[in-house]
Amino acid sequence: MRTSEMLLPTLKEDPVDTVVISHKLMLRAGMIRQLASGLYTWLPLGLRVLKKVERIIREEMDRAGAQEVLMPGVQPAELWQESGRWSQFGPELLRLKDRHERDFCLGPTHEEVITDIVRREVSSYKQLPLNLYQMQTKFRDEVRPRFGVMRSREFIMKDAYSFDSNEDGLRKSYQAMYEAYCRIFDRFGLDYRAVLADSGAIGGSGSQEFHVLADSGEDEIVFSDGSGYAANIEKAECIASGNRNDPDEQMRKVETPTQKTIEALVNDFGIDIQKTVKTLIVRASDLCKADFIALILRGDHTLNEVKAENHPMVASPLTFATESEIEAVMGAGPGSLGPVNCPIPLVTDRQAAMCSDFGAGANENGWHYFGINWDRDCAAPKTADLRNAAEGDPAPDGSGSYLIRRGIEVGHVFQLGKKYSLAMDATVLDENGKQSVLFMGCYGIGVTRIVAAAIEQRHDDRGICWPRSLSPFDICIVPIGGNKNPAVDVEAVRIQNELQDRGLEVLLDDRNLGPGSRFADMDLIGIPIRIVVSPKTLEESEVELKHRTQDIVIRVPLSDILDNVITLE
RNA sequence: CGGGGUAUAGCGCAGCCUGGUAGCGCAUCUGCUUUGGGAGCAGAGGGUCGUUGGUUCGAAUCCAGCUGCCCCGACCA
Repeated sequence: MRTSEMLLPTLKEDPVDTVVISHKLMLRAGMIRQLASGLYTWLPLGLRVLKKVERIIREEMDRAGAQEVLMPGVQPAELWQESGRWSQFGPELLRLKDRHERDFCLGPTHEEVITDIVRREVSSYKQLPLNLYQMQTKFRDEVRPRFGVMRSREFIMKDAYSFDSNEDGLRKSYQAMYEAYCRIFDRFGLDYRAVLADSGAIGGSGSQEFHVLADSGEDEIVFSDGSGYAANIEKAECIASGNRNDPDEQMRKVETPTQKTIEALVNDFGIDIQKTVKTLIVRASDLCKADFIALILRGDHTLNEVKAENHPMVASPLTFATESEIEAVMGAGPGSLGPVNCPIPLVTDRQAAMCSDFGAGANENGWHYFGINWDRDCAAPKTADLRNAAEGDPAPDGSGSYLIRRGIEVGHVFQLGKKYSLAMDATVLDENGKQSVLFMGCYGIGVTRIVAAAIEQRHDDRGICWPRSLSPFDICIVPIGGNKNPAVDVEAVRIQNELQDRGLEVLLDDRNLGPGSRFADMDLIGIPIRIVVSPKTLEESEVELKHRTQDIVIRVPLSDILDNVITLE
């Protein structure tokens, strides 16, 4: 490929209205252009990268025994009504009517369609296990698309769905997908982690996410420095450390007219933040007699909303009490709440339950108690894991302590179980000739998002630094001084042909621009290896070779380019 | 869906306050020169100033509605 013939609209200046690096660099490198909010056109350079991602995924999915299918993007409402999601999904499900006024939606995911095809076409356990996957455009009418293709409305997903006749089979299918995912992400050449995840709204039990590590990631992931334990912060278990000390102090009531926050309490009274607790009031579930329930956390900890919502006594979705509801129920405002004389049920975080001689609100405006001790001053707490993990916390398997990094979620594997198969009556006959409901797994990879995530992880101040496996080209050639010595251009083309004949993808930058412009563009679009041909090097029958991420330039003989290109990888 | 911006040439912006028919840089086109880190000179083309309505002799400029896009929050792969 020659740059002079390619649509490669690179930008010298930073586009405005971009907040993450990948969005900025994808626009500057001429990979994408925005059509409307959350909708992007992939230009030739970007599409080449996208196809690299797709190809690796296809190869590994096929290797793992999955079979590719292609499903409609527009789906009939009936299927969604059957699974119950027509009403569960909010406005992010884009609904439309055809000319006959029949309801359809743009598929945000394809569980219903795949379950429908399998229930129609598979009738015996002998046809299982089965794993079908698709790679295609999906649409979610995101409330707020942002960050370029990182969170767009239309995006490409690879989704695989496994079908087994029993739970054991599901576990095997899941494990096979997990391993395929590890191979896929290894091949991308990105630094990633597989972490335990909350299964969220999609439902199901076992679930792991794959995250590409990047400081700009939207998720916090937690992992042990002493073992392989890794989890999304939503899921990362927090165990109690240490023991509860016996009381040293008497409980005393202290006037705190202006201290409405833990910070103020700590600053104004000089007490240890680990000797304070905070009290949050949320709506209780039907299991609870009261309308509200109090959640207690140590002062320096933060509430994990997913854990709280999953607690049986807490209403889902998690709903915080309003200030007036708090006043009505507790008899005091949010700055003065605590476990002593608390009129509603309490659930205490494991670590907060380890506190002794601690301070908390008195449930009376303007007053706190100090020197509180569980059992003695208020009822022994019902405990639960309610808080977000913090760096340095002990890992639950006792292996070490937690580190926290940021990640971009690019893959998710689920054991769905019978959620859809039961709702949609997807069954087969088992060995005993009885109808048995299928066990499903689903396995997604955000294909378009991978491209952005790769850039987030691999860039420098000059542009993108593609890993070899994702780069739009393997090598670029920049001829310089062809006007002084026509042999330069001849030789550049010859080298291009030679390398292409050996199966490499080569970009020849033959544009009539100064060397500086072309070097800058080649750095920007991130081709891993650059060959410079010039009269100077040609006199000695050599070219220059440079790796995108290394500052050194090496001279290699014309006869020896291929070997050197390979060793530079 | 709440809150806040913003809309003028392909891109980035000025002009608006104080109304008089649009300008700068980059990019593009032509010619000549130029080729080791985003070249020089000379010339040229390109905008119903988001849209609709109002005020006015006259609106990019003042007023109102609508729309797009962006940011912050709640939501998500």
